[in-house]
Amino acid sequence: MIYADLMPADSEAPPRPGRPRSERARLAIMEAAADLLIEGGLAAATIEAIAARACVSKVTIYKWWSSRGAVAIDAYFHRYRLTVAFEDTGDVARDLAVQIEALADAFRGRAGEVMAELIGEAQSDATLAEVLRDRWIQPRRELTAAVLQRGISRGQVRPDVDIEILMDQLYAPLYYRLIVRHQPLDKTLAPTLVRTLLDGVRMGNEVLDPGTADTM
Amino acid sequence: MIYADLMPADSEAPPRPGRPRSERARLAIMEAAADLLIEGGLAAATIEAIAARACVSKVTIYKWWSSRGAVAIDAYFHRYRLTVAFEDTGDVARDLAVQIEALADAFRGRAGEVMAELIGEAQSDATLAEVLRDRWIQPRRELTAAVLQRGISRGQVRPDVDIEILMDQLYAPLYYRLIVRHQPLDKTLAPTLVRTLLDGVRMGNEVLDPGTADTM
Amino acid sequence: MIYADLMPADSEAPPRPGRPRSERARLAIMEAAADLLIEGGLAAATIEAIAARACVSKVTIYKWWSSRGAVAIDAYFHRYRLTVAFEDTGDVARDLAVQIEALADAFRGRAGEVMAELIGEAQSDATLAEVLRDRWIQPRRELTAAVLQRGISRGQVRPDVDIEILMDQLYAPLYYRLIVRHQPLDKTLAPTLVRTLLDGVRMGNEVLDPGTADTM
Amino acid sequence: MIYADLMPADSEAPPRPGRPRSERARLAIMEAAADLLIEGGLAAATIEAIAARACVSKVTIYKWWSSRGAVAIDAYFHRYRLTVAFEDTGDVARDLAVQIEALADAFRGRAGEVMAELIGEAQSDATLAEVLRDRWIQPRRELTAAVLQRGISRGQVRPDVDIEILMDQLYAPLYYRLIVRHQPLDKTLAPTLVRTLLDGVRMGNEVLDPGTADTM
DNA sequence: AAGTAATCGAGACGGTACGTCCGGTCTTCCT
DNA sequence: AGGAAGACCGGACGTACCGTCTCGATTACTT
Repeated sequence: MIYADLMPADSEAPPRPGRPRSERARLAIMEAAADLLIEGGLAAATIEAIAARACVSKVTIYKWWSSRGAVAIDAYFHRYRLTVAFEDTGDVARDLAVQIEALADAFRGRAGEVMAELIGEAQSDATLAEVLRDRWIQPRRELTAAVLQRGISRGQVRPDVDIEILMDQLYAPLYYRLIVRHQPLDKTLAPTLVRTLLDGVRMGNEVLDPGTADTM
Repeated sequence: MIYADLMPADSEAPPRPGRPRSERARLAIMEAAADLLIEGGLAAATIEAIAARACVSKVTIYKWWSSRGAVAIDAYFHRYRLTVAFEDTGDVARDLAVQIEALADAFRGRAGEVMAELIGEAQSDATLAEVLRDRWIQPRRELTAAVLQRGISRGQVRPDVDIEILMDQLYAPLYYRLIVRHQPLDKTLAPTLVRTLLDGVRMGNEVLDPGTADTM
Repeated sequence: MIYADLMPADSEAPPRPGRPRSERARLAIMEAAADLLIEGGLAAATIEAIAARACVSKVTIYKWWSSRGAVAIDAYFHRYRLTVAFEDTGDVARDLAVQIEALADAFRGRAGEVMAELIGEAQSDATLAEVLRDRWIQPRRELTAAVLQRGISRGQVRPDVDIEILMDQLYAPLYYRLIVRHQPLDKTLAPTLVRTLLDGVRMGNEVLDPGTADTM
Repeated sequence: MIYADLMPADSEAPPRPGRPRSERARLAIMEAAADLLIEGGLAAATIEAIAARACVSKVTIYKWWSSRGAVAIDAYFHRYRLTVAFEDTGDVARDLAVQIEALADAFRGRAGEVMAELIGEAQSDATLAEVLRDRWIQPRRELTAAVLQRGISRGQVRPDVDIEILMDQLYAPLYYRLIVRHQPLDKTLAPTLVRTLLDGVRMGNEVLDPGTADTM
């Protein structure tokens, strides 16, 4: 199993005039914000509370982040240095299920609750929405798109499918359950999603690889 | 085509002592809140702003609603007396697509943006979350479940499917696109979702009813 | 000796709708502000400090006073319910000296230091400047003008004098010394000011009533 | 008429090791501060604004001045290289009136408004207060004291007067009107102050030199 | 020429206070 | 009892300056 760290390494910046940014302050802010997020959710992670806990001035936070949400998402990534699982076993169903289950797993527990709040906040914070799309949603979609493309080129997946919609039908249910909470994110979810999508539900469509769900 | 009004009629209350609740105030609050929601989104629909615009005291609002979100969702339903479309044509694919397209249609335009904000707010307002589930999500799921059950009993859908997951794979992509905004809610979405789910995407699975998308 | 209280009694207001203003809060603000003024001067009497000490919200202060200076001057008057001394002995010199000495006396000690700060603040706070003029400077000038007018009608003072300038030459030195601090506000100041002004300093002008200074 | 420049020439400093102080920076600070003072008053002349306008770092200002007031007063003198007028005509009244009118003249217009603000600020800035006393108030008092002394030695002024109080009665009204703004600093002020003080206002005191006011 | 020492610019930083907004609660009177 | 009016406390907001603190770059005098 291979994991890709999604956090880009900070590129080496040429020395700029003036006092350099305090790494100490940055770290303290990240830790404080992450702690507050976990303890009391997004509502507790006010700029004031973060500043107080990090022993940092509010201005220092505003200097580097545009909104509460922007700090929160960075703190979230800082704490949960989340990785994207990928594997190329030659079996499309298996590869997809692995990726989706990895996300479902991340969504179980506190990290999922906080992510739900972040997604909620993003509905009224365009910056946060963009960061979430670019640093969270897209990387996963790209890996999944690659798996599906491999499936097509190997003749396992029909070439005329709309990959975007396919990925939505794989991933969206996780976010939907995370946010609406009408059903749990249980262990059977990921394989079922994949199998249903691959085989369809029309009567007569045989389940060609009934073992897919079991082997995972 | 048949439409079901989802808003329950206010039940007749037995006459209570004291001054009866002012219907004038209730309506003014709904109208004011709806106007504010549409003009400036949820952020603009503060209790103070609603009270000022409705010429109503803040206490009157707190008396009948528990939170900003509670007023907002009522105002939303008050303004967009949304209905659930259902039809029984005997064709599962068609019936599902009609329902899903009705929702996609409701999500296009301002009503969709506001709904996204309400869903966002629900992540930190349990009352709002509950109302959304009970009055918005569930009614649609029940109708869709009925369609799927009919499909099963007619032998159009395999009886061993997990209906809950199926419905997620049909509806969740709409909410996902509404909230993440990585792809538009275009007209092809609903039929494609249905067809993909029914037929699957595995190579060799023939598209049994290629006309589904065209006829809608 | 007669003292006139300069603080106007609050006129009876007709009952207005809504919760009436809290007298408790008003008093607490006055006391807190006065304490802070005396302990740390105007610089210590920030809105935040006053609010904290009075156990009152900042908004309540802003609601009733327009600036820090406005609160401070009210608190000053609240604490030093200063009175204007006046007497009509028939002796212009004596009456004037009594009034001026009363002011000099008020200016000695902490009250004078605070007044100096208030006057200083008034240079950049038009509201405060106006209040100082209307409630502090003018009442005294009016009483002094009356004394001088009596002096004129009794034939003790030449009728062609400019009363405004005369009053400046009596009062201004007190404020000048209070503010510039180049000389103290000692006991001899008031009678000397009066005598010099009445008799002039030109050689040959006899001091007609050399006892004026001694009898006070 | 003779004018004395009150600004002391910078004394020649012995060459010290290290980079010498930048005259360019000093001048830029003076100009920037003076401009800001005139445009927006003392409130606008913040250290940050001065530094930005002078293209100078804040530290450079703090290095050479202890407070905002200290910069402001230097900038004030830099811009208004004010001089003290003095003349020895043999006529005490005329000499005094000339000096006082010169000050009144300086106080009319923007320079007076700014001076009022500086005096105000000095109430909470001991350094500024000291500079004002030493470089502004005292030089004028010394010249005036000299005139009065000449008057005494010439037999024009009674020798038993308190010169300090006399000078207060001449100058204080100008500052008082500048600061309290209850009356304007008009052209008749200076001669009237002098004449009243010399002759007194007691009935019977003849105006010995009624032409004083007219000839100026 | 190299070293030393002070200054300067840029700008980040902790801190205090600002004036405002909104959420909830309360008090009073009116209907 | 409901409702309108509005005062109140509390908490957080985002901003302005303050005075301090690194930095690296300059600019003289001193070896």
